[in-house]
Amino acid sequence: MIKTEKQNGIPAYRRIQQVIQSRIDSGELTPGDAVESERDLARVHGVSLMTARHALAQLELESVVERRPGVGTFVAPPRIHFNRLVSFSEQMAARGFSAHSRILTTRIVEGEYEVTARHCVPASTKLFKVERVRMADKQPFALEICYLAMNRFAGLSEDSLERHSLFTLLEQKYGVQLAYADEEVDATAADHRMEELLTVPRGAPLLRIRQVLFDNTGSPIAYSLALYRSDRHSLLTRRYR
Amino acid sequence: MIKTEKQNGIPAYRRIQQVIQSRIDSGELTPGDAVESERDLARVHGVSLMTARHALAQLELESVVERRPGVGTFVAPPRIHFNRLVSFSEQMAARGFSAHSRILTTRIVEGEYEVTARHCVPASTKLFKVERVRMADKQPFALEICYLAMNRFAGLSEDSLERHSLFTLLEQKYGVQLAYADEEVDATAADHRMEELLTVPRGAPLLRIRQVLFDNTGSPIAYSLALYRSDRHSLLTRRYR
DNA sequence: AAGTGGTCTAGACCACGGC
DNA sequence: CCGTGGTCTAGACCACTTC
Repeated sequence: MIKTEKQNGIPAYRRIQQVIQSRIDSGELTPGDAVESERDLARVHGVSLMTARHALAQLELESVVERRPGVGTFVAPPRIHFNRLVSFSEQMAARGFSAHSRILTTRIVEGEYEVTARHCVPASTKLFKVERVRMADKQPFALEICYLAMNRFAGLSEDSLERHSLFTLLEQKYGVQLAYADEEVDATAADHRMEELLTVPRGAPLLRIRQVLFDNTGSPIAYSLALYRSDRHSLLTRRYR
Repeated sequence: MIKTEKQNGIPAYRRIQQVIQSRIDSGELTPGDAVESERDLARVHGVSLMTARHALAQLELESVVERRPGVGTFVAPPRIHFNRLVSFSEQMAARGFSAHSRILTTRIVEGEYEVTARHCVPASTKLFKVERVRMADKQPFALEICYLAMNRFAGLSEDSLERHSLFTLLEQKYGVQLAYADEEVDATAADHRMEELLTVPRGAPLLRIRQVLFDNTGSPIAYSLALYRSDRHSLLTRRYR
């Protein structure tokens, strides 16, 4: 090979990719716009066709771009993310509600069998247990009971939870990379305590969501059980054949 | 190029891919086993390195194979499909229950506003409406009301539904390629009719799932509203950050 | 006919892992 | 050290779409 001007370790195809990506991000290119052809990219960036091609292939893989044989390569419409894991605060913000929480109790527990089992930890593990009423626009929205392993999240306090969302704490203070959550959903009837906390009539149907949160290594991070007022919340999901 | 023995239109990299895939399917290769290296594949199949590489890259993309730089390429563990769209029959079979349905009514309706709206069709569209009680092991499990556009599914009858699952009918008789379904889930309380049909106590909490089925072109195919006995069913989903 | 993406070659050098 | 995957070249032919 003759030369490559700068060899700062980052592959040529990635550089080309980034150039195109940034032009999309900046709004210079919008969905439907044509991207330079493989040959143009190869010429402009001084690389071989295969390399330019690799860049476009990669972008297509990421759904950034669509390729139509015999026609060209075009900026893809922004893809909508289904089954996205969002925090309560994010959920409310998306709907235009103000969100906050009222902490009922925080305790350290151990031996709650159902919880440790779902958490995939020994039954003797000490867990930080928080009960919160989730409020949307000052109205009670859900009752949530959340468990976190003490050994992993030392220093967690009622105080820190008052001031930050759990997701923010996990991601920023503890450097957890949240990856996914498994949820089990069913319906239940409000008992006396829930009637009061959620201000619903006796026996009102509630949407119950049990959630196990996992980080990017596949380790369980937290378990939560939430009871949603069914008149104020429904869950959306997409399933694929 | 010197020659390629058979040029039956199918690309070399696909052929190589298929060879490897079939060896996995047959059980000759199991998860963790090493796949031939790029160089071996190139030599054996008489193609260039880039082509052999393409085959492996494609298999990696499909999560069939994992590549570890400096080490080799290995058969990936079978991936579990989350948020999978399955029919009631398939769901029950997976749990080891026998499933069948009792058809309550079949009618042709039009102008049910909520339904046509979710179905994304004009309010005047004639819809085939079926009410069924879903049974698992002879016990009532759910009440389902399903709507299908008459113009698209002419010839649909109570009789055909008695004998086949709706998914089977759509996929086999009507050649529909089911792609995904959007579901909205909440909780409701059993009314008098549901109490009888589902044999649950007065006001029992039920899991309500409204589902819109889409084909591979993104067109809505069917809308259904199902009420599940919450003591017998819960819904599982995975969400991604 | 000109341009596009899709496939393919026959080499090359690199970084990395395991022995 | 050798083999692996990762990157890359400088060409080539094909099928396809658009004009």
